[in-house]
Amino acid sequence: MDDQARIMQSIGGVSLTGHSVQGSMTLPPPHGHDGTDGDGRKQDIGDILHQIMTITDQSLDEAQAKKHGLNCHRMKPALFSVLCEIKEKTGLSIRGAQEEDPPDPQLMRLDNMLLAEGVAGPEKGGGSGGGAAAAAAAASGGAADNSIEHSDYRAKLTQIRQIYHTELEKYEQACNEFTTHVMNLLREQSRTRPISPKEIERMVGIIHRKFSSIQMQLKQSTCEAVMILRSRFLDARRKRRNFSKQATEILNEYFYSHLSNPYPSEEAKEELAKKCSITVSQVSNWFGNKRIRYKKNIGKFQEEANLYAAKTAVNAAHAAAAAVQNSQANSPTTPNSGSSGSFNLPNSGDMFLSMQSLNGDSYQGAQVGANVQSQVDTLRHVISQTAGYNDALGGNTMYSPHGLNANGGWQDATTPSSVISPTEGPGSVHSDTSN
DNA sequence: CATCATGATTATCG
DNA sequence: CGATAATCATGATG
Repeated sequence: MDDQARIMQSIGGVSLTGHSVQGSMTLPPPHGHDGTDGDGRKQDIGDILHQIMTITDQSLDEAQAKKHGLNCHRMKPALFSVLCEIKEKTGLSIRGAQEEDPPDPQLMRLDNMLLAEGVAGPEKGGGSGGGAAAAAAAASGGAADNSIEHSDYRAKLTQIRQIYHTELEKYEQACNEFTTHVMNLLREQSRTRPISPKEIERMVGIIHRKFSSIQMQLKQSTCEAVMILRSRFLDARRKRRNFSKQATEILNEYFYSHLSNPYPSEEAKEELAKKCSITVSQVSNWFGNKRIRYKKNIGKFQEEANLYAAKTAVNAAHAAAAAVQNSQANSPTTPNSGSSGSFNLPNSGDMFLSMQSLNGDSYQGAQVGANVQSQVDTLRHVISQTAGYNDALGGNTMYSPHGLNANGGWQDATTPSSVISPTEGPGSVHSDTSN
């Protein structure tokens, strides 16, 4: 054992000389005989060389034993720290500059976007309402194309999110595994070569950076996928599909039965949206389009107006049947129910006049609550129809827009008269129609 | 393929 | 922010 230690010391000395740090480290000479002649030195060198040459002949156990001896040598920690220091000095100067890695703005951008798209962050379980709507639509037999598209979009988004999360997890796990593996390896190697804890730390940092760059790629491609999906969805939306017959029916019904004030409230819109299995904004679109197009060319809508007026009137009649039927069913004297506003058509004032003449009544600006008035409209139409008015009159016939004012816009009944109840209040209608 | 119907988008306004 | 008006783009129709 003594022999071994001696050899190790010699080797250590050699390696140190190689590093030219002799000045800083005063290692005791291998053998005690300092000022001896060259003979003893030669002897030593020969001895060492011999040892080295025969080192391959030694058994593995022997080598392990020597290694152990080396590890346990009292000078080992000092040597180790010195070597680490040197490494530190030579290595750090090279790569010290590129260490700084401030939060990448692009990465932040990606993160924010993923968060905004609902890919990252908590599961957004808001699908229940839409799902229910879609289910209802399917049940009611509606086409519900938009709902389907919407849920399709959500499903795809969910898919993307799942992939993203699993990938992210995978990366994280791999990163951790790799980090611990490298750390163990380095720790292991630190027994045979100078590796300071700082170096390990730095290595871990490098690994993390590598992995986070991979993560950024993942995030980027996820973002791209979402963007593609989104654009496709928007395209799909742009590729309009006509609403189902049923939906237009419902919308028209509402429109013509509220012709005097075709501005559904938010709740009404929701209701309609649910009934038609379309979105609220689609309802808004529809009403926007309908209003403008109706106003632009009322003549074109007469038929439709009559149709739906009759339809809703039939419904209303069920509710308010008796009173109306008794007094008015057969009389074409349509009470002019009082427009809540006058209607100035851009190009069809004649229609207004014709309406007046047809109704055999003069126009009066009596103000009636809009809702009541819509009922009146309805009733008036059914009356007109039952009275035998038809399209033969050349299009510019009976359904005149009451709610339109002189500026070409619909107006609420300016001062909602005492009758505000939306539920048609048969009495008021009756009184109104009874002329 | 021309034309109209119609849902969606955009610009603008109050 | 919602309404309007104009416009786009596609679907339906003949």
